[in-house]
Amino acid sequence: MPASPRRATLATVAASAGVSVATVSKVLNGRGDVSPVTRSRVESLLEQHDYVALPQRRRGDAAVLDTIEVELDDDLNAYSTEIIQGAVRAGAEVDAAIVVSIRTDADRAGAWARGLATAGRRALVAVTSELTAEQLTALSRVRLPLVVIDPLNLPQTRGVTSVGSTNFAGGLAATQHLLALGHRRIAYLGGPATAACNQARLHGYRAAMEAAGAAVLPGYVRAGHFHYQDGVTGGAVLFDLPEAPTAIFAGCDDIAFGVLEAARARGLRVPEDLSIVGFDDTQVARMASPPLTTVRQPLREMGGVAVRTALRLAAGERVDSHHVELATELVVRGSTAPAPPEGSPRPPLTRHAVG
Amino acid sequence: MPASPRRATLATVAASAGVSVATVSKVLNGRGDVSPVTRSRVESLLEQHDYVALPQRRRGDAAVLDTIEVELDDDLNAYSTEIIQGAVRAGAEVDAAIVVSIRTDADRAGAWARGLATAGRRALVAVTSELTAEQLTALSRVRLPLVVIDPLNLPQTRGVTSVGSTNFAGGLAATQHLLALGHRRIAYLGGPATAACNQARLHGYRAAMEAAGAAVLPGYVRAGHFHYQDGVTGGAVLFDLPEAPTAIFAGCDDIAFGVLEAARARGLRVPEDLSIVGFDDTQVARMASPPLTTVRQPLREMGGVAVRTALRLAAGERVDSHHVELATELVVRGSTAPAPPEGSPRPPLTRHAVG
DNA sequence: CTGAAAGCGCTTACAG
DNA sequence: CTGAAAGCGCTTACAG
Repeated sequence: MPASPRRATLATVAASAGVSVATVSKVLNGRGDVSPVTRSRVESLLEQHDYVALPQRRRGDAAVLDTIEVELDDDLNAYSTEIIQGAVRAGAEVDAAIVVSIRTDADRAGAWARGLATAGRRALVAVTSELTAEQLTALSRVRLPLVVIDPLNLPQTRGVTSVGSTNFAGGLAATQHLLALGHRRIAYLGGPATAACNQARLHGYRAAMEAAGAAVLPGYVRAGHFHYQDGVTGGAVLFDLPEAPTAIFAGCDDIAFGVLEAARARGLRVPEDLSIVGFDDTQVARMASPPLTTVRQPLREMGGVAVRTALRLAAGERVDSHHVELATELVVRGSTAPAPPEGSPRPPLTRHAVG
Repeated sequence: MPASPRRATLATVAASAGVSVATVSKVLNGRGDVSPVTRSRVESLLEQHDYVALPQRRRGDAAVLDTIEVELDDDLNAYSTEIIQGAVRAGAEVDAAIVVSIRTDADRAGAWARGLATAGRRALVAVTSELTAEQLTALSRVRLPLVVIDPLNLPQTRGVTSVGSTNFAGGLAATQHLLALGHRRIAYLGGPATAACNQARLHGYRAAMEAAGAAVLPGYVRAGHFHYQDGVTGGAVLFDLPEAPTAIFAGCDDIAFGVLEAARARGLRVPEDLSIVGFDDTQVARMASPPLTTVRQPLREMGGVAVRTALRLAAGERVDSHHVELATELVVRGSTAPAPPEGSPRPPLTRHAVG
């Protein structure tokens, strides 16, 4: 390792190649008007000198290396991990870098947006976030395109491009699956009552129940925060109902995990005594015991679509649809089974009581 | 939204403020020699014009916005998610951006390193990766500092800064915990035999067994790939041993999840019939049924330390120790219990056979 | 404090 | 093909 000389510049390389700075610049930018001989000599000198360009400046409006900021509204979890994974893969395909950040509300909208632009971001992908009108304005002032993944409320979506999945169809499919297995007492343990995705799943559930003539008994629909603990607590409450459900449709996989644990604590066997369906199909769903039947959201694809759309917006292209919905799909694994026969004996209170 | 005029430059702002470009530049760079009145006028004009600086060039060697690249050797998983989380949080504290990427071996080392430098990265954090001598050379030629998290083999570590955790102590603690519960037939289901972290955990296990005079029976130590499937498969093999273990120490949480599933498939109850200890304490460990006893690796802290160290190296500071090890810690949850009494009846073959 | 001037690293018509 | 020259957006001594 040689002692640190100054970083090589175009002038350095030009001198050692015996050409002008202009010529080196042309080689660097892949222009056609350089002889092959000169080009290859300059290229090898560039390499020998470990030439590193200044952080790329734009020519016109195009950047040499695109950078997209993916902003989360909270700590990373299994859900956002899948989205990031998809974004990173999609970025790699088009040579765009993905910056991951977690939203802090400290900054004023103007400074926040200008900061993103100054840092050279080409676009912003916001996951699950609620952007204020101020923030939207600030972004548009610095010409930063925005794509929202799974927007919290759809009305906000006016003028904002967003990516989601077919939550209603997913809720419908999950519930129909349970109905087809003979369940009638099916409960829904969901996320925030105000979140658009949760409402759509809930409506899917209600639609399926209604179509099948199955009653949604009092207490069968509960809201939460899409957290594991909601499943533990909510599951326990449901088990205590006079007419306890034989199946639970959870608004996300984390909730389903909580229900699994609530069932275990109560000595209920899954799927023999209780069927559970999750939502998302994050990596852990297949690692549950039993492996979780769940509604797959194509989260990686959603991350990828968001990045590609953001890049197209940044390039000034018009995007024809302002809300893309990717298809959900029911994945049947081991946590669902036919309903226990009506009037079958209630399961023992705790497993330990059995042994 | 006004029709897109050209982006504001220093000259634009200077003209509208009635000062020279030099003065605007000084305001932008927070220099002291500007009168408060001028400064605030210029600042407000800068804002009015939505001035966005060119992608920051370096002054001397310092960049205005630091960017660290965190490179993974594979798709995101629960383990790397925790590290990224820690890196993003640590970056936010010092106003550094975190780019997440997944290594592809397509690029030649030189082009790869130069690409990182050209993109303006200040340092590279490599997770679990094995860097070739060529890549190390290429990085040093473009003066890109490197920090490796959980390096695959320690010898490589010569001249490379790395961050890990006390794997030996963790393996020891996990095994001692099981021994203290009365287990003697304890197996180890690990990761790649060549991985340094796996070796350390294995040695911790062996040390504890030896100290307690407990025999490591033939077939009790298995290697794998730190994957869920290794737990499913390896668990099944262990259960078939003439002297099946009463406890399994898994090399990571994913393997432990696999063992949990193998046990369920075999009708073994956890922790009554079989105790399981994992390693990592990723977010899902507490979501297992039963919640997983595991050795906590401070993955977020490791990500944070790596970022801070990388930044210090980039700033030209000397780092006194070239391998930092953070402490692991045993977290006892529900997947471990006292060993079943010696000679207790073997559990039924499958749970379904019971019902 | 302020700004004219020199300079930096780079790109781009344009003349040869 | 090549390069002198003009230009761009910015920073930094330095003179006032």
